[in-house]
Amino acid sequence: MPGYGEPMHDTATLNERIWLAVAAIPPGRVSTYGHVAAAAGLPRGARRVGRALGALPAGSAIPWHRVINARGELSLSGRAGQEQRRRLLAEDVQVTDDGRIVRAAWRTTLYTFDD
DNA sequence: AAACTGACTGTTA
DNA sequence: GTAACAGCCAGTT
Repeated sequence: MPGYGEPMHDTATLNERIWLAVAAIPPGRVSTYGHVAAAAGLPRGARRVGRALGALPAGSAIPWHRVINARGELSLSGRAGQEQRRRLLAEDVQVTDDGRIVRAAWRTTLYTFDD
């Protein structure tokens, strides 16, 4: 427990809030780093979302693959990016070879937390 | 302590 | 469509 005078929002706690927001993204939909950040109460925390996801323990049930950047592309590259693409395809989210959500599908798969 | 580094984003040209 | 750049924010050198 944080001692007297400790900030009640340490990094670990913020990471958990971010993870919870990510967990709220329904299967077959995707959201962006920015939207997740806002949902977690961090209006300008997009970069922090990326770091929080990178800090996920291996084998976590958090659907990290549903978080992509504001341009509708996967921000992960290399093997990690391929794995993300694989997982998205597995839930019928259309992703091109170069890691972009198919434009027509992007419209319907984006999850903004408003709905 | 300063510099560097990204799983970021919006603006401008 | 691209590219550059400025903000952004915290972990790592």
